[in-house]
Amino acid sequence: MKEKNTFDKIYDVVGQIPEGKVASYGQIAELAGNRRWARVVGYALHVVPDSMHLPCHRVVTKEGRVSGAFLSGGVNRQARMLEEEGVEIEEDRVDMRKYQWSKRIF
DNA sequence: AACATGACATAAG
DNA sequence: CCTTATGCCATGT
Repeated sequence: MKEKNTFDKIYDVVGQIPEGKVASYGQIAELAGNRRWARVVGYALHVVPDSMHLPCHRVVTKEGRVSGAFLSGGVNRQARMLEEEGVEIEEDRVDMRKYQWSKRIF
């Protein structure tokens, strides 16, 4: 039996993000085991296979800002998807106080 | 094995 | 607000 690797944990956490909510990289990293894995989370989502169908569009930076290298063509694409799920976007940013998925409320 | 790169977070200046 | 430095994992060369 093999224990889950860091990436698997990250994928697991990301897959648990409910609809209409968003999670920050640091948040996922913390839930996955260590908050310093924020960078690993970014890389994990970068190489994530489509088969996982992870809601990567619900993952944003701590500022509620969508990463620039996310989708080709522009960030607007992602903000659009979040709005469809009920997340309000303002200046390409999300109101973390209201939409961040987590117990940890600002 | 070593080095460089990457969708971040935090601390310090 | 910005830059610089450090931390972590996996991958590519």
